[in-house]
Amino acid sequence: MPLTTIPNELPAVHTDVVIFTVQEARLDVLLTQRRHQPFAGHWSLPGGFVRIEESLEQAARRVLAEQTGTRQLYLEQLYTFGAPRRDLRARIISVAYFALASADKVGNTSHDNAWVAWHPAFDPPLLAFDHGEIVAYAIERLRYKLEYTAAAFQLLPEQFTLRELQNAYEVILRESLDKRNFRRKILSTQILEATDDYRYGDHRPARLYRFSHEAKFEGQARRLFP
Amino acid sequence: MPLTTIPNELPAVHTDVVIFTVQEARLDVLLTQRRHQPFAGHWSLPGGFVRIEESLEQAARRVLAEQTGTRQLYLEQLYTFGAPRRDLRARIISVAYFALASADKVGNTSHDNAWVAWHPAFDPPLLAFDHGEIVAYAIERLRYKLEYTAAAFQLLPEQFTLRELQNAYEVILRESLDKRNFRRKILSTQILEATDDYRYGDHRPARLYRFSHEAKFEGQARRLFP
DNA sequence: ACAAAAGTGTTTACTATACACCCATGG
DNA sequence: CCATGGGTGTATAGTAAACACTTTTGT
Repeated sequence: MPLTTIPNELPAVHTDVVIFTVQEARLDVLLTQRRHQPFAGHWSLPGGFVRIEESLEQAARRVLAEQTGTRQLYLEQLYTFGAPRRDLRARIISVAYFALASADKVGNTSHDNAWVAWHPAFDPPLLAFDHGEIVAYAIERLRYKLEYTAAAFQLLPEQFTLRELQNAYEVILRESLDKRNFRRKILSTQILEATDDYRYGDHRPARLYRFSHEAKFEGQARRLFP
Repeated sequence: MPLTTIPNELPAVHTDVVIFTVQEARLDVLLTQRRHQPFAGHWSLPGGFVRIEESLEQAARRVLAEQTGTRQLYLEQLYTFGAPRRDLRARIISVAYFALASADKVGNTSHDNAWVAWHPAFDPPLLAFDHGEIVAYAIERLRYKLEYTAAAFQLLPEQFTLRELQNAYEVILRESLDKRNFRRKILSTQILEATDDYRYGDHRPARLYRFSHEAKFEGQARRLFP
């Protein structure tokens, strides 16, 4: 890896962020509408170029803060997309990130800025560039993630009912789950702690839970093989 | 993502490949010795800059072919490392790849080229740049991979005995497995097919198996949660 | 004949799944 | 007092884990 071999022509490095939330029994993804060609008017992922002095994750967090006003959400690197012709104007490599947010943290961006809005993740509008592929891959990652960790609480507000958490799972996994088994299983992991508060509605109030920061979930997962 | 905002200063995009094999009851990683400063004499991962017209995976495969003479091995993207100071001379972002090879495919590289050799993956020499971190992350990925898929045969020759496969699992997971349970479990997945050949040695010959290309293993994994 | 590795089944413990009723509240 | 969602336990089935002996070959 001698430095002398740095190529003359360099690709640009971009980051795009797939932000999910769950609201009203739907998995949503946050999109921005493009103002310029190509794909003017099309929806696309929030993104921006990585600056020369910032890390990849810093770039993703900066983009999120600038374009959607969100901070302090769950963020992990998703995949790096680098097909030579994914952007026809120039060679642009995109380090995609994957974010989970509670709807209340980002819920008002479409009021502040008409160019940013939530869209149904399973049925998004036609997206610019290869962003459709990126969203599809992010959904796949999200579903895997829920199947071997208890990450769904990242999509909910600070406090939530077990029914809200179960709804998030059902919406993302697209199947209905047994209420008793779900509650037993999620409580047995000890990643949640009960609060003294209740959510009041039309019927019997539901106890609110929160994520327990002490508890470590990683490693509790039993292996599948061999 | 208007094109006009492409920054003046661009990072260089590199790829580094972590190639694993199992031989003589040891997990090995393929390293190249650096000839130039910085880290002259240190070992490092095979790598190279991504060319402007090639995809990321093409770049990784090219690097593998050029530096290690290997083709047609299992390759997947691992992670993109982009800390601003990971290379002190310039901003270099590395898209790391993860490869599995049978020792016989790559076994003679250290003869052809004194600058390339296998090293113990769990106890590698001091590595240049952040390559120690990259190897550690690749090991983690490898172990997860073996725990929920049956990928270990990618580390073995075309045909192999069940004992050799079990050894690969034991070496990577660092625990001993029950022979009967292992055989039952791996055969029940139907990813292997028995051949009519045997491996002859000092004792009773062992039947040789091969990976069954028809069989799809993905999706057979039972979920852990919820 | 014996040393060494290959190969094979069964029993037991545990985990996942299926399933139905009572409880608390608002209207 | 009734409609609605919240909250709880048990029995059964299926999967994982523990465990020991026979077979085959080379020396």
